[in-house]
Amino acid sequence: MNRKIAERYQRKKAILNGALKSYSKHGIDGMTMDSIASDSDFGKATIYYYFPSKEDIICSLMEMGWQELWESVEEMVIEDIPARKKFVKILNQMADIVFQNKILYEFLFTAPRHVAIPDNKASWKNFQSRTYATLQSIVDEGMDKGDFADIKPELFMKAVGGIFHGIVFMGEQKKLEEKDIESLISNFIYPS
Amino acid sequence: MNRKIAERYQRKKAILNGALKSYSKHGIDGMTMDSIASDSDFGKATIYYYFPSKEDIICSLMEMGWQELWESVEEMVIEDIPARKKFVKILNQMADIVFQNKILYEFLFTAPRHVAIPDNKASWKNFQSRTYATLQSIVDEGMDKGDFADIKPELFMKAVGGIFHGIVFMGEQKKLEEKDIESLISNFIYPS
DNA sequence: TAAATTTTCGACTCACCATTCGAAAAATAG
DNA sequence: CTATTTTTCGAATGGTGAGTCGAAAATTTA
Repeated sequence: MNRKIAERYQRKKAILNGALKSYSKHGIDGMTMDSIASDSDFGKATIYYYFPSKEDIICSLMEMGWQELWESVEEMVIEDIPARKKFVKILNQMADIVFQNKILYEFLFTAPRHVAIPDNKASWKNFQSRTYATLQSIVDEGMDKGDFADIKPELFMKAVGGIFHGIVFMGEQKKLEEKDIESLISNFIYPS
Repeated sequence: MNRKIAERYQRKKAILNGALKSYSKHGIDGMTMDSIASDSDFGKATIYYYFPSKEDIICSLMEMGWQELWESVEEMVIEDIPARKKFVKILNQMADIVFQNKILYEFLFTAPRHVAIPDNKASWKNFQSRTYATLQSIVDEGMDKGDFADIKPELFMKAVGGIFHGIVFMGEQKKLEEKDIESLISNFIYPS
């Protein structure tokens, strides 16, 4: 009776992987239900047996990614090190995670711009906002202590978002080099 | 005989404005040909009399925006002032232009992620790449002289792109304040 | 093993949207 | 004023893709 649940879970997982496969093969627009079906080796109607809608598949993927990201941040936030050091460390960590599943995270950063999900269904936003809020609070703390330049925090966070995005999805590189983050974040963020 | 040409031009312009209006009212997905037609007060088939396809409308809008941006950059690039100063000045200028027609530029930065235009039709890319290349060359020059931190230039440009995007589309602000760019760009970009 | 249940599926429906058609106004030319 | 050209239009067309249907196969239960 427990096995059945596990199997069902495995099949959902397989469908999600199929969706990702379809995404990486055909791009977000080519990720149709037919394509997901064939890429996950199920009939289309079977997909609907496991997920009520395409929207739900997308949400599941988003949640998967953001949850992982959040959990990695959560475990670091308690460490008792200086704010700026912690900030860089967490960004590094996040970058590592992204690199381990680049397709998922490319999807995660791309999808929201292409599909509108009603707020009440966007379950991943919990993890997303917790992640941002945590980073924000570290920045706030760092600013108090003069670790960062003194500018509007939201502006700062936007900039960091851009930088992170830039670093992570930069060209051909397979792995993010520590020094890239260091040279960027360190040089950019330290007050002049 | 000249009037007719001018009138035709005006009508194309009106359609383009209708498209923008439709975009701002219903978002990119709601910007259908029917909606463009009704927002520009023409019959749908009339739209096709002036533009061969929806793709062409999008291209025209993109080109309009990028051309304006490029021209503003072009006239500043010859000025004989230090690279870092020039860079900030140009970014300011670009931000001003964006603020004068926020809808167009929101469209300009949004559309490419939603619609795929074949390269040979993406006429605006000329202006776009010239603009980027120019900024890039200013950065390169500045780096030689130690005006900027010493990091990979592409990485740097990506970061700046993120920052610019962040600044320009930040929340509710009606106008970009000079000090915002200054505090961001200046503090961020100057080497520590 | 027979009934009940879970799982699977391709074909069908339905809505949406870009594009085309064919004809009618409106403007211009002779 | 008539013929020609230009401009306008709403109603079809055709393709695409999400979601549904009804039945069949596989599995579990008794």
